[in-house]
Parts: sequence; C-alpha cells; structure tokens
Amino acid sequence: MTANATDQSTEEKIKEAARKIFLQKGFAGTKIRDIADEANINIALLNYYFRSKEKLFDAIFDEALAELLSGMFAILNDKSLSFEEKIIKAVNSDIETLKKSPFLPNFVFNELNSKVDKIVQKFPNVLEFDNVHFVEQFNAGVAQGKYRNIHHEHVYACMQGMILQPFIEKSMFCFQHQGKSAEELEVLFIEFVDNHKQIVIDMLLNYLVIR
Amino acid sequence: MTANATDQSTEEKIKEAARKIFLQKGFAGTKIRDIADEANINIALLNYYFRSKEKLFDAIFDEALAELLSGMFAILNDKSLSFEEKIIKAVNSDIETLKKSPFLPNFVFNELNSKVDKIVQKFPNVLEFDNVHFVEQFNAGVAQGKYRNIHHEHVYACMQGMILQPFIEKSMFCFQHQGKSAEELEVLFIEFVDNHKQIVIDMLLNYLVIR
DNA sequence: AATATTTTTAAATACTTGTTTAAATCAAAT
DNA sequence: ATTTGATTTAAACAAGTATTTAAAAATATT
Repeated sequence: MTANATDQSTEEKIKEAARKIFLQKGFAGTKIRDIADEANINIALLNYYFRSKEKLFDAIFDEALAELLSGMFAILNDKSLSFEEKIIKAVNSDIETLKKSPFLPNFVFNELNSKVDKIVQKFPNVLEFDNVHFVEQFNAGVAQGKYRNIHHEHVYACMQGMILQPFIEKSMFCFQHQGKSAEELEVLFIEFVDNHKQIVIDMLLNYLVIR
Repeated sequence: MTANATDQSTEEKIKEAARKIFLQKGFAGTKIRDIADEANINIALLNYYFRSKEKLFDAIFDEALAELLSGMFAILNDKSLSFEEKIIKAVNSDIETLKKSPFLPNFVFNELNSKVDKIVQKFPNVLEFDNVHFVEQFNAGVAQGKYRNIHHEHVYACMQGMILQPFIEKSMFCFQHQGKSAEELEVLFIEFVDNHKQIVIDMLLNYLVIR
C-alpha cells in the first residue's frame, strides 16, 4: 500500500463519509453500503483500506473521542491560565467545537456505554482528574477559602452538563421552535448556544468563587 | 386474544426484557433474539403480542420519553409551587427517576435524533415551554427584578444539563474510578448524584435569584 | 514498451436477522 | 370427553448485510 495523492484522497473520502454516517446513526445503525454511497466508492474498497466495519468505526470513534475531550483537557491542563480563565476558555472553546460537530456528544457517550473497558487502555493518562491542573488549582483555592468547598467532580459535572445540553437535546430545541424552516432553526440554535456561553461561565463563577 | 393472568405475564415479560435491551443498545443495536432470550420466550411470541420489532420499540420508547420528561414537566406546571420550590423539587425528583433508569437520557435523546418529526405529533401540548407555569413565573419575576434577566430557555438548559450529565457521562465516572468493583462503583455513583442534587439547586438559585 | 504493483470493481459468499408458517400445546367452554 | 380458541414452539423463509474473491483497470517501475 503506497501513500500517493490518490490513496490519501480515497482513504480520506471514506473516513469523511464514515464519520458523517457513524455520528448520526451510531455503529449498529450504520450500513457500510450507506458509507460507500456517501463516499461514491465501491463497498469492497472499505475493506481494502480498513479491514472491517469495526476497524473503520474504531478509527472514527477514537478521533471523535479525542475531538470531544482533548481540547477541553488541554485547556484544563494549561498551567499558564488561572482557574477562572480556564473555565472561560474551556466553555467558549468547547461550544465552538460542538457547533461544528453537534452530534459528537450523543455519539461518543452512547457508544461509550458498550466500550468503557476499551477506552481505559486507550487514554491511560490524559483523562485522570487527579493530575489535571484545573483540579489542583481548584482544591488549592478551596483550601484558601477562595472557592466554594465542594468536590471537584461536581464542578466538572456542572460545567460539562451545561455545555453539552443544547447539543444532546437539540431535538428538544427543534421541537420548541417547530414551524420554523431548517435554516431559520439553525440560525436560532447558533444564536442560542452563543448566548449560552456567557451564562454558563457566569453561573459557574458566580457560585464557585466566594466574593 | 384474551386477557387472563398468563397473557399479562408474558406480555409484561416481553416488555420488561425489551425495555432492558433497547435502553442499553438502542433500536438498531437490539436483536429481537436478544429480547427473546432475556425474556425466556420464543421469538415468534414477540410478533404474536406486538406485531413487529418497530411496534414493540415504539411502545417502549413512548413510555421512556414520558418517564424522562413528564415527571419534570408536571412539577414545572404545578401551580401550587413557587419558582424556587419548582427547581428544588424538579432536580430532586428527576435525579431520583434517573437513579432507577440511568440509561434513559442517552437512549431517549439518541433515538430522538432520528424521530424528531414523530414526537411532534405525539406530545402536542405538554412540551411547549410557553405554556409552562414555571416559565410564566420566571418571566414575571424577571419583570419584577427578582430574577436575573436571561431567556428562560437558558434556565431549562442549565438545569437539565446539570441533572443529566452524571448519567449521560456515567462511563466517564467509571473511568475516573477504575479499579473499583462494580458494586463499589455503584455505591460511589449514587453517593455522587445524591450530593449533586443540592449543588445543582444552589448553583441555579444562587445565580438566578437576585438578592 | 513491458512488467509489476496498486487500486478499483462486480459478483459471489456466508452469515445475520426480522418475519411468517404450520403444527403442537394448553385452557376454557359445551 | 370433545370442541373451540388462544398460546407457544420449532422450523422455514426472505431480505439484508459484512466480507471475500477474482478479475479488470489504473498506476508505477524497470
């Protein structure tokens, strides 16, 4: 298998199509024929480039998991930022990521149900809270009386929950605004999540930071 | 088709098994043979009592959607409760519901992606925000300067997001506490969500209610 | 230009899976 | 006891689906 321009292009075409279908329909709901159609290629090519549906899925899933989490964890680990700055940056950057890939959270956390054991091996160090700078800063601030004395897992849960909700429950948002066209709906939704950023930040800091 | 004790029992057995499998694996990921095995019955019985996999799924899904949302909306519509009381009661009751059915949110919101149009018909009145008493109370309070001036959709998004997050990302919680046994993990998780209740309530009221 | 290698295709294969059939079992009614 | 109807079962069916095969086409190498 060489790696000239044509190869890259077909392999990329397959991955792009696979990503689109998998993210919307999940592993079980996706037929490789749908992917082949979306990519305008022969089904046998899927097994030529990737060895099976499962291997192709794994490639997509790994990237999706990284896309969903590594950006946020990079910010939470950035030692040049204060606790408050981390929250502001994480919320803004995460929502920007999700605007580009609204299906990401539903896809990842749904598939994760059946693969908890798998990721334990794959992300050995990155996702452990105790080593994250954000947590150290928060615990130190709690000790100083600067921040409210709760367990750091609640901070993450609240932040992450408020960030993800609009995307996970996007169908509910569509339901609330039924009657609108798909384009109008999209504009409204983007407007909503953009406004949501500041509210999430304010709600977190207002509660966590003792004035 | 009579309705004696035996009938009820088998039909219930099927529904119970179907619920368990569907909630964990979704529609596409569920094989009717898995359901039959779980219920210890013949596959043909599924089509005898329910006419198809899809009809059986619809029965399960409708109940799941109601279980996830109608309890909360009943509270948000209870005119005997103040705005603050509604938040307190909704958070507590919702988390209690989810403790019993942790897969509910992932299941419902994932399947909803492919069925937005369907539910529009099924829940015509219940789920419209504008008619909900909670929203009226909040908007009135905003006008009086009692509550912070944000759009009510953000209030729902924050509350719902913080409530659901532990359950949607339960796999992440398991990841954080790897090494523990399944029983220990369950105890820890329940402890976490129980503590989470008060934090969600405090965070919401602390931000929304202007003192 | 000829050969070898990689890429692509159409078709076949083997397996899964939802549904149906037709017979067997069971329960109630006459 | 026999008949009737409902329930259950094993087996067959038909459609769908992931994967493989073997040949063709395209590309690179000599």
